[in-house]
Amino acid sequence: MDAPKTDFIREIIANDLSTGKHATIITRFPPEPNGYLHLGHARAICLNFGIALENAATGARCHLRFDDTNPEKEETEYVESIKADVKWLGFDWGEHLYFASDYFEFYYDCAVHLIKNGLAYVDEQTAEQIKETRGSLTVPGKPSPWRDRSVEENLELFAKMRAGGFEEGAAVLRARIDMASPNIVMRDPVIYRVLKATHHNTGDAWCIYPMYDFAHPLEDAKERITHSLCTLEFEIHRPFYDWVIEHCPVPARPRQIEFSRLNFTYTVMSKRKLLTLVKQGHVAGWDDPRMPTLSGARRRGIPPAAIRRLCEKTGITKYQGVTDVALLEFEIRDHLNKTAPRRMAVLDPVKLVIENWPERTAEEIELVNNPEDPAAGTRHVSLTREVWIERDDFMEDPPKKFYRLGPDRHVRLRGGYIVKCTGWGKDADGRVTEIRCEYLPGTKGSDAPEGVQCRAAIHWVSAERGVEAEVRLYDRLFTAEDPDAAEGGFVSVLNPDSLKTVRAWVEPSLAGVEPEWACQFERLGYFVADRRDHIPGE
RNA sequence: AGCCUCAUAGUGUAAUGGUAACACACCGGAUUUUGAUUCCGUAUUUCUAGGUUCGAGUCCUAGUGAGGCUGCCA
Repeated sequence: MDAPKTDFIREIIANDLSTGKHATIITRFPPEPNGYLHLGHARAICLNFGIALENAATGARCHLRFDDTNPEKEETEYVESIKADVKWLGFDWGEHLYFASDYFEFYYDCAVHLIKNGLAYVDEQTAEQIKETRGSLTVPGKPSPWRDRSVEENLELFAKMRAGGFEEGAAVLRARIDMASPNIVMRDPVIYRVLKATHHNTGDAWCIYPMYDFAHPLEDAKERITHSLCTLEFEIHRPFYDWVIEHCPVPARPRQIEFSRLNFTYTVMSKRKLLTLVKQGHVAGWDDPRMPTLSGARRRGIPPAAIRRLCEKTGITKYQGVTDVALLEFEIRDHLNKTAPRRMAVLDPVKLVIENWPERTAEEIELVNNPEDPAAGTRHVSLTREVWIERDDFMEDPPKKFYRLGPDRHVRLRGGYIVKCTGWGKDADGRVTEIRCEYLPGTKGSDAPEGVQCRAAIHWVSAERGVEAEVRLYDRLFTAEDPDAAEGGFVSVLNPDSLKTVRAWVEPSLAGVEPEWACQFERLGYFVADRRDHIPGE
């Protein structure tokens, strides 16, 4: 529809295709299964899968790969949720589902290759010593006493590591590069460590595991990824990425390109902090509708198309900014406005009695399900003598810009007749208990008669035919624009009103609705987003 | 402090070296049987200083500001 938006990454790709550097494009989305996917991941997902889709004519594709090289942090529960979330967002990896842990033998062979070429050595310093001798931002590092071992000795020791001959921390394999490099990543980075933990995929087959910096370029090369797209914090690691590709026997030469993360105002997006919210019970779980996770968004009723559109609009750059959530909220409203069926509900009810309406008589009123979409059809609701309306749709002493009910004022019962307020009752505390009115016959489906001012249409639910239901209203989880910067920590700025449960009166058609189903609440309108609309096949 | 990266309305982005623009937000108005939607309109922008050029948001130099990097995490 819109003009295809491009960015520096897509430009590089278009160029690589036109110069013949690559015949097709292969990208990958490589999450570590140590938590649920969140809104921030949406950018990487849309970018990688989007590029594959855009270049489908050349046979392009995008792999889903679980980057599971640390057995201590990863769980199967997370791999399942990640798969579900990527699908929900609308993307398909087809046959291309991989695990970094499936290539453990390959990384091992590459490490042996490095050792044989004098480019890696077994270091028996303690973690402490390694840290100290790495130097600092301004001070160059010092070589390890084990740096110049013979190839034979290194080979033997590395085999011993694999065989379980070293305890955790007793030995690591290091790349032999440059302890004086201004880039600390290049000061003989550790590429293998001993971890006697059970891996979710490989069980106890291994007790040594490759580090991300070593494994990732090899994973990419193994899968013949052409463009390895990642976030800015890996920029400093690129020289080592290239070093690994240069010095290992790899079948392809992928290129790493970095882009900025997606951040939102009022939103905490670090997995560790989200896990804290779950563990401390501030939310019901990773998929609580208030969570910024993709599964939370799904339960909240956020259409995946809105998230995709947001990603398209915010684009890809290297500038690390914070996107105003208002941009996301607009896309949600925009999409829901065109697709969500409308229903009437009264959250804080007060009774309205239509005094000139006959007792025990109901009229079936036809309402359109979505004024933006005639194909959505219509439904019927019953109008009776007594209906519930929203308490704040009536004011005893209305100010100038108030268009709803007040003494002698007219308002339309949405989809039905215009009524005129004729009186009201109050209890001892001065609280309005009931409002009385008269309806104007003949005003259903037609404009207000001459001389009658009626500018608003309010929600109503028949007191006899309506249904009382529990409705949950969700609001922002945090009150601070930047929860991370809050003085008492992000937990101190949690919004106590982020979840409100109210007894509301709703149309009978909403009777079976699960409490989690979302209501987009506008001043006088409710969008009801049916979860089933957003989960294909569910 | 050393290295790497970035800098365009309040926010996110766009502009073969050639009149700075779009979306959101904001404010004002019109329409409206959702105070929604829709439609019009107002206001606000190239970090600073030099340089190259007929002409610089774009190229060069310096400065400033922001982010990242001293895990046996990814």
